[in-house]
Amino acid sequence: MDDADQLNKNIELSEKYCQEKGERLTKKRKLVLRILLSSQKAISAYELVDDCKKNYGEVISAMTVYRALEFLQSQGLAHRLELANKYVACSHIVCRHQHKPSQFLICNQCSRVEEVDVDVSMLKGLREVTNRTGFHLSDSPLELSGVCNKCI
Amino acid sequence: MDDADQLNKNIELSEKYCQEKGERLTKKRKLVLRILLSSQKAISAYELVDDCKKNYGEVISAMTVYRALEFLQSQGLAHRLELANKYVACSHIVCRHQHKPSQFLICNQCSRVEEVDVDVSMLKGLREVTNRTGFHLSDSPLELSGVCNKCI
DNA sequence: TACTTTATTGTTATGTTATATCATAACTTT
DNA sequence: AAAGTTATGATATAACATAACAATAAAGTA
Repeated sequence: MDDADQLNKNIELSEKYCQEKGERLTKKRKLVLRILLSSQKAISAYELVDDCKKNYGEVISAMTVYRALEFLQSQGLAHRLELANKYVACSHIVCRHQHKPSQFLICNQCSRVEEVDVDVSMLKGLREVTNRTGFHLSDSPLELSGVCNKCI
Repeated sequence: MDDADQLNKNIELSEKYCQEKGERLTKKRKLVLRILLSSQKAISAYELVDDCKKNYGEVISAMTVYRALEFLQSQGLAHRLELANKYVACSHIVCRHQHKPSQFLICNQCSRVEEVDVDVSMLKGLREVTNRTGFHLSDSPLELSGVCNKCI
């Protein structure tokens, strides 16, 4: 299966997934998702606006992109990376989110993102350390800043 | 030693610290540092602008605040929290940075920040996991989002 | 089908965070 | 004091994000 097939499959899956929950993956939302899925890196809301225009001839306002992103996040189809103020498609669409808690490794040079499973014992350790200090880690995934192989 | 004494001591130390390196902790920079040190939580650049005006009668432009923050960070006197887009004074001024690598716990309700020493073995584990994935963690401290005791 | 309700998108304005650029002021060094 | 360097002022603009209300499309119901 090549990349294009994989992309289409992921979109189909997402569509079905939304339908089952009575949610609507509208044309605009689907386009935003398609771009996120096609991107090899995290991209900003305004980059999405530009990309819609440039590669799909679709004019979508920033406002609409933000709304689409909000929807996609609410459905677990996309993530917001707070460290970078950028967005990525969820890498677990294909397995329908049957996966462990994940963390994001974000290349601070090229915005490439790797979504990896967290080692559960490590996560537990982190939680213990933070609880001792009077903090309770949120459920949102860890975001780790670094440099990827290609950029080193 | 009460809080005010501690504050003054930290500023004195910072001043001496800069002098030794041939750097200048100017009036403006000192004011920004003073406000950061006085704050119980992370604050934004624009909150610093307001605070200067309100509590010290000093008009400092956002530009100048950003420049002061840049300077303070370069001297290890302050940190930028990427997760929150806010700033904090370094909690290790008093020990002249003789400390282990640290991580930040950031309350996403009230912006309270705890700067804690990282468990070295855990950090090592994290590095191993990320290296395996082709990433190299940056030296900048981890930032962990959560909720503090007071906000729970 | 026509009507009502709800969800989505359009539009405009504004808020928030951050950097670029060029001029001026203040210190240092000689 | 003059020249060189560093810091700040002033203004503009980029980049990221939300608020508010109008218009339209879709879904539900009589």
